[in-house]
Amino acid sequence: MSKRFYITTAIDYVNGAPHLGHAYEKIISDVIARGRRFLGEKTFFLTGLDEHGQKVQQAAERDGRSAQAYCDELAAQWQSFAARLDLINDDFIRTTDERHKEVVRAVLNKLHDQGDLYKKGYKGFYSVKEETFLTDKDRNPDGTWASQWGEVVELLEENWYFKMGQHQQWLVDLIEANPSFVQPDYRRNEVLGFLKSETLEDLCITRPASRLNWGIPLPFDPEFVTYVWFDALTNYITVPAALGDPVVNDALKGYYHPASGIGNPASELWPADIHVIGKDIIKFHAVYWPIMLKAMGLPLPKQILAHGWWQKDGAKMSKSTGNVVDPIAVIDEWGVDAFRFYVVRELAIGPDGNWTDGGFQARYQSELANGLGNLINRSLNMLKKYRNGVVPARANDLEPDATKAVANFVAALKANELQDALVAIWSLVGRANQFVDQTRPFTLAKDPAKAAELDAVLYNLVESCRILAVLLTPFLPSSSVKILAQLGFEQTGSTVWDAKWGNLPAGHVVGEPLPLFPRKDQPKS
RNA sequence: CGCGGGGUGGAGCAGCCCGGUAGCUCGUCAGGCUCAUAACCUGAAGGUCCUAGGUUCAAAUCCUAGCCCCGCAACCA
Repeated sequence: MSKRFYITTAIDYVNGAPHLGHAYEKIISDVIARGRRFLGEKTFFLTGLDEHGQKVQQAAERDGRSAQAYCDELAAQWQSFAARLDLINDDFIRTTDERHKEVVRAVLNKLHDQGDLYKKGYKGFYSVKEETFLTDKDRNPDGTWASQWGEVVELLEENWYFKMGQHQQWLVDLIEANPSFVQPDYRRNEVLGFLKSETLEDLCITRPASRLNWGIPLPFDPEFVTYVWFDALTNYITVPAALGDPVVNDALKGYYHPASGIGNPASELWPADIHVIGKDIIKFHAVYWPIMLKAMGLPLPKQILAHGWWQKDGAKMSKSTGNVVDPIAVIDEWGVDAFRFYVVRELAIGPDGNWTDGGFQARYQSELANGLGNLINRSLNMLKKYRNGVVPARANDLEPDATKAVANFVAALKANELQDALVAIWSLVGRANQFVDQTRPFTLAKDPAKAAELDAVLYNLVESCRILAVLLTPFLPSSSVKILAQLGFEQTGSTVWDAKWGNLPAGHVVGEPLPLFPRKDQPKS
């Protein structure tokens, strides 16, 4: 009934610096969350960190610190990163949180009791250097091991496995019956192709504690720690469980005891509405995760939404070549809204994108500064100059254009077509700028007989600006508030109902116009 | 025979699934305007739609062969 719209990002591996890809995923998730809120839904937006594993363990050892202390420091950086992106995440999950570990243990215990887990020995060739088992694919043509693997030893290792194979057909049927479950469509087809051509093997879900100690020990066999799957993926139900979500708590009954929150409507989260992820981890989310949930007795998320990668100047971004985009540097120079705008406007959710500094600046200049910013500025200036900043009586010449833009915007937002939603907004920007030319308010102002005409033009313009500001709420939240402030409204948290034509009252006095997106012209040489 | 993505006016893309006047943004050029962040508006120029075959009344769009570019793992979203 009152379930909140629950959206997640993938959790990021803590042992690395936040980069453009992380920023992108978080921003599109944030825009979707803000968009739903804008449309009147209650939302819950979760992002967070994956903190266990070998790399963290090793890095902490190198630093001579505890893994937890190491993670705590990095987690602080990630959280401030999220803040710099202007995210409205309701929570921030860390897999080292006690609340997370409790849920993981509950899940493992339940599956163990159900007989979904079993222990099995695996004998194989193991690279000490890379700490991984090798397969025949890793051999040189002559049968020897490549030098990159260092010393290779034959090793017998036991581990716990999760039974997956029996669910394969169920999953195929499910994905075929629910086209929106994996999006975009071409990703869905990839998953189906994989599921139909390969036999699912059971999933190895542990590492021996002797080899990897920075993890969550199996509650029923402490010689092992959980390996990524039942640690990282479960984060999506951890927070709901801890908040007292009835669905998750019911499924874990007997294994998990939440402190409080059950019965509070605000805790109704599961199933998630959207998991936003990168295209590289589709298999985990569209294959492993649904099967894990099925075994837990939980409903599946409504949608896995996979986005593409960013390139820089047509090439893969990599630290070694140095062609990386530092989101924080861009935000420092251009502002967070300009950054949010570019990544959402440049690219639909799905395909790969290409970041170019020139493209960024071009969009900033033409769409934000010359388009939107200048429209607000010229409209307010004219109202100030010709009418002392007092809004005249309502006029409706642009109402059809505005109404259409709002309708297109809402439709796009509901479909998670964020790029198209921005296009809809800018169609009204273009129309309003054209309207100025067609009606020539600056000419009307010279003729006292045309006062009523001028009034009408000014109302149309200022009301269009107000609606634009409202629509920008999910995308450029702080700019939206700034525009409204210039329009004389102390208004935050605008919703779609504020975008109704005519809500601007006659007699209202607007504020001071100030450039929102100052042009940054290259110095002419 | 590794897999995948792609090759469309100067740049970046859409169109291709479901064949039928090649569209968008930026840039360029010309004109208009002057309220505004040297911004805005209007118009124009500019394309062998990678190549060669094929199917078809008709192909950027379907088929075949080939060429070229870009990714393919640990920072990886």
